[in-house]
Amino acid sequence: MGRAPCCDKNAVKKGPWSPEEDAVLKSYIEKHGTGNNWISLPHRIGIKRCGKSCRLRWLNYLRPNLKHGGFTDEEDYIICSLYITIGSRWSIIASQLPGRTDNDIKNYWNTRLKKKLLSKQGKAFHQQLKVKFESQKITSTGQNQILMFHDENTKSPLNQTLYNEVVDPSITYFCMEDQVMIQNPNMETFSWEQNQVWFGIDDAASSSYHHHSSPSLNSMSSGSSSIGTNSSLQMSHSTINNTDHHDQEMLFMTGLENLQVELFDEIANTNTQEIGLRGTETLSNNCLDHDISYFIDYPLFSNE
DNA sequence: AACCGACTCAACCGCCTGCCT
DNA sequence: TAGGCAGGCGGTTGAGTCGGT
Repeated sequence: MGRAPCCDKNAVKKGPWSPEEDAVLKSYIEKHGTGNNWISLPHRIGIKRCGKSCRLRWLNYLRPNLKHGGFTDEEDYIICSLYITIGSRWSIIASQLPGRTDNDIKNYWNTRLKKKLLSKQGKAFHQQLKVKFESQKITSTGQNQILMFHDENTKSPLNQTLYNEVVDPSITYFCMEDQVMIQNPNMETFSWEQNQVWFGIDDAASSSYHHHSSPSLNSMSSGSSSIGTNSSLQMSHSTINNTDHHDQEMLFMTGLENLQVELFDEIANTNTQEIGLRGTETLSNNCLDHDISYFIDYPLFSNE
């Protein structure tokens, strides 16, 4: 038995909103609010629209102080950095960019930002985003953590600024040895130390994480398929709770390899650029260090 | 001027979550 | 505790627009 529809689809209007509908909805919400019930709202104001449609129209278009288009370089940087860090969690990314909606950011990423990263301009931009990927088993505190990205641009204070800017005012900081923990209710627990982001792994975070895309760079091509959104990094999360060190490592590597395969397939299917591997793998201090520039660098660089 | 493919983005769809009873 | 429901979210679609031929 399927889920009951939220409204009678035959009785509601679909498609673009008219100025009259906009005016009615905007006027009502500004005067009375939504009444905490979007489903009944269209009946109250007398328009033949689905409640969800009203909500979307208000949030994405009618609500005050919205910005459309004209993304700045700083916003680009924040979007890219957060995308790399937390994946396609557009609502969280939008929450860090006042006046921007998740839909806008999603569209911007899918239609422009990915291509920008592929361009020459993106090459310079990418220098700021150059990342490494490391897995760390058990920290000195005994907390399971995974170090997801390591920015190599150590000379610039930009990242410090970024992470100070993007977290909610409600976040709390506390020092733990030489690192600063950041707790953001919207995100899994993560910590910041210079040029590194640590995600705490616990059952809640892990299970929550599985409902979202992995924090990998998504497809850099303009095709409709996506790569690397599910396999490897999710696997690293799902296995980090296990106590068997070797198994974790094997599963993690399997996932990483799956991601590479997906990426190279994507590249092979969409363009003729040279495919090359650049990367290193070292094992030291109980920390498996993968320089993933070979699957991050490649699609960001154009051979032109 | 007409055609066509690429691109943009508003809107929709359907799944998941959390709240309420 | 279970089921129903509304809200929230990310993925996808498709109409409109643009630019090249």
